[in-house]
Amino acid sequence: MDMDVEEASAPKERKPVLVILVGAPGSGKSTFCEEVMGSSTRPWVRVCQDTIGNGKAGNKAQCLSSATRALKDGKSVFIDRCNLDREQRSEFIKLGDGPQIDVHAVVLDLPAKLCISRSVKRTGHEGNLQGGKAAAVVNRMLQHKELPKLSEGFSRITFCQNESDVKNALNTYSTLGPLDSLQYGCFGQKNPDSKIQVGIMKFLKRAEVPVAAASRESGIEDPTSQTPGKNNSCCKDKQTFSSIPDNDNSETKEVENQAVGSVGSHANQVSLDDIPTLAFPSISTSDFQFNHEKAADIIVEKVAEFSNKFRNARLVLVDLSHKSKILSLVKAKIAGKNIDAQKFFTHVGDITHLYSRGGLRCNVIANAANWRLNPGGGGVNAAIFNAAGPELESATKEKVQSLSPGNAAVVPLPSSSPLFTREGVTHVIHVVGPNMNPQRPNCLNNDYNKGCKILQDAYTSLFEGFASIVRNQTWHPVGKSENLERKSLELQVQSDCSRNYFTKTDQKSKRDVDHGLGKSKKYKGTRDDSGLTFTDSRNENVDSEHRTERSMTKTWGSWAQALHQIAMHPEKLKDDLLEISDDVVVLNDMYPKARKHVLVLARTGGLDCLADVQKEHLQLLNKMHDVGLKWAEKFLNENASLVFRLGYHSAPSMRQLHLHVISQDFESIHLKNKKHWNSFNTAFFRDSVDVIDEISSDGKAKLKDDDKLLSMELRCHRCRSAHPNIPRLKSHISNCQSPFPAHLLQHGRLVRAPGEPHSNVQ
DNA sequence: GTTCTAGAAC
DNA sequence: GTTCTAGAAC
Repeated sequence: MDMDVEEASAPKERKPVLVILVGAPGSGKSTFCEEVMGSSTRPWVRVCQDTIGNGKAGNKAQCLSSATRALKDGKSVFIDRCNLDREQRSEFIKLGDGPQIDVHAVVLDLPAKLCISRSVKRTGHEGNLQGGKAAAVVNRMLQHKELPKLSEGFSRITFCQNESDVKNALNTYSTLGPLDSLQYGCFGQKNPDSKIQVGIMKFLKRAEVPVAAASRESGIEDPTSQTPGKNNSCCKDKQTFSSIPDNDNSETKEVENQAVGSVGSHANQVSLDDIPTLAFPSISTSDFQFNHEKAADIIVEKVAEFSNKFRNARLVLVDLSHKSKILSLVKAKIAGKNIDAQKFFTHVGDITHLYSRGGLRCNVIANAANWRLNPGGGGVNAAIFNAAGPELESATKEKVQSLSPGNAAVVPLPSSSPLFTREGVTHVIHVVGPNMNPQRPNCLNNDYNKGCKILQDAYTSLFEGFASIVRNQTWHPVGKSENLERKSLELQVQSDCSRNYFTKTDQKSKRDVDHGLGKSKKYKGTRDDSGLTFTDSRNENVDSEHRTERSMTKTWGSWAQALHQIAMHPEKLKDDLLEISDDVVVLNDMYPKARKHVLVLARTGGLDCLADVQKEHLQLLNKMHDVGLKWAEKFLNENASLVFRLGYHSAPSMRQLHLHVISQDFESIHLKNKKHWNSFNTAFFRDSVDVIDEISSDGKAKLKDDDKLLSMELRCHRCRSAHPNIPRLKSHISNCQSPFPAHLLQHGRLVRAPGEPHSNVQ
């Protein structure tokens, strides 16, 4: 590599790397750091919790601030602590927010026995973990480990499962010069499939809550958890460990798999997608027999043209085999070009299994299509249509019937497609390239003048199609620092509001719509004097985005906007919604507080909460109630033992009037605190039937929005017995068979299946 | 709305 | 020592 030439023309950025080491005590983390630091030409700082307090053990905050300082100074950083679970890693990952820092994980996933024997033998270890207790600690830690995933926010993960892997990783980092950067992706993981599958299901929030997490939450006491253990303070991770027998490696593995299955409690923390990524096969070089050398030139030319235009997106050329001629040609030709290795790289793997088998998240894949855009033929086209299911075929047909060579068509992939659920692919771009195969239509008979032109056009269309996807998911793509955009991301809004394939910037943009003017606070407390001013326009079903800034009822935090966004633009999330009509949208509550919990969302602009509802909305309230009933009845058909209640929160946390349709089992890990319980089981919850009565008689609904209601003692909603805390309450309600209080049995406040007890009480 | 975490309660 | 809550931050 000719550094001088490159630096002269376009100097590379000095990009610090934040390497989060992941490994049990004895896995060799400190040794790894020392060896790299001993031979690297890059400035490194090792942040070690065991020594950070003037040579003694410190805390996580000290590590974070020390790492922050070092990164600011442009130094690369090793985080030398166990980091075996996602939560422990997450704050360190955040340090890398922004494009200037690459966050890597190096996983020292060595056999438990090896770690233990090293831990037991050593003396003078910084973390004071040595001798006999080490075995128990290491074993316990390994049982709870969660291997890192790219979705946590890493740009590169290197898995080392034996000494030779470690050696390779050492070499990689030791030779990483100050101006170099490493390829993105997962490296070295031997059998990722099963775990990644769990990971992506969580990622897409399709997975059910694992039993382990649910039972823990239910408050049922687990006698095994009471074992009084020896407490060891090794723990950088501040855990305590009980003494457990020495497991051999195979047992450890089994437990580990269970542990991976039980990270459900973290499902809500699952981070977002990686950088928007287009994976594309080489166009025309397979069945269309285009000359590889010429094709490689064109790929390199077009990649060079486009890759640097992307601020935060990457292109990946994919082929099935390491022996791929086109991959080698492109790799060879790209070497002399000034192309950021993170914005373009090659990948060997099946384009339909990039995430599940390769750990490479690509939200967009290109298909080397035929002009009819049908699934026929072989190769990539057949593979993609096959993997994507009939959804892709119908989505394609809706969009475009045929495509001539040199063109591309972007097709959003329905969320029911296996490629979406399994691989996280949100769009397929069909591309038709030039054909040099006389057996296929439109053969150019070796006319490479035309052929090259068409192939260039094909890549241009492809990359522009990809750019348009990135642009559409990013409302303000230009002139805004990625750093700011990423920092402003809120996971919560993400999970409340949207499908997880949205880019980080997407969320920011959504909030910008509501908060871009930054005015909400100005209107705080002006309800009385200006409420009337806007009354007239409140029930317009259009463009509330600026006007409702002035919602007179209260100010809404940035996290409270998700439902409003959905009500205004349901089409953006249509695959995740249960029903859309002109007046309402029905969706599953993102954090259901019972086995069935859906929201019927009004679509009227400016109607933020019950306080906003007036007589003119009566028809809407009736409609919402009817739709809610319809869904309750649907659920009752599936499970007649459920009981439903329909109602509104007196003071909702989320903006945009929504009716809760919630089953009365309250069996949910998301029901976690007093406020959750009391918001559904005190007068704070206003039954839809009562609200409708009040609006029709008084023109307004009674609000019981006193905070005291939400902090009331916890009482069973059936027998009214009091309980000291949420776990005990949940344990009680899981068994309580008492009839519901008389009040609820009247006026149709409870909705039950016909034939169930009390179902006809009015 | 959720997450995080200090410190109260047990 | 562990569990649980409550308040702040987002």
